[in-house]
Amino acid sequence: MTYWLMKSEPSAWSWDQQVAKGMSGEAWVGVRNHTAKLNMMKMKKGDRAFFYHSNEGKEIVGIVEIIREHYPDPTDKTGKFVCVDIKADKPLKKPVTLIAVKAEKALADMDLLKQSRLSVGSVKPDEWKLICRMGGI
DNA sequence: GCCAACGTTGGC
DNA sequence: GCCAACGTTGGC
Repeated sequence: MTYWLMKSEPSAWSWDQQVAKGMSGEAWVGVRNHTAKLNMMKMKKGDRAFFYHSNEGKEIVGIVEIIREHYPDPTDKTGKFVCVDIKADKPLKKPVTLIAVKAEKALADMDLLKQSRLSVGSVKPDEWKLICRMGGI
């Protein structure tokens, strides 16, 4: 099991919209960055990812599960990029803000902080556990 | 193949 | 609304 963090602007695609999709999930399309693409290609069915709201909120709000491994992004005309399908797993009882992540020394190495523009980053198991605890799970 | 110019993302 | 970081584009 590998852990990930996926960022979305709530105005484009929010956690609430993801939850509304239920078990059928939704394709995570529109990624046009090769580092993010490589991360998506490493994702396995059953992997978990944090769902992060950028710009508005700036907090980790929930956990999603990868339900379909990478395939060509239908919204990409060049055919270079891929997407995965995800479904909402559960919300954090208490969202973990960017401020809280920054305040935690054990999380200083996260892609979220080191590469603020990367929309799909990996999360180490220890980081995952800590954020879950901070989020009340 | 280098690098300047430009566009986009995202925190502040 | 500003600006830093960084990816992409295009001229040479």
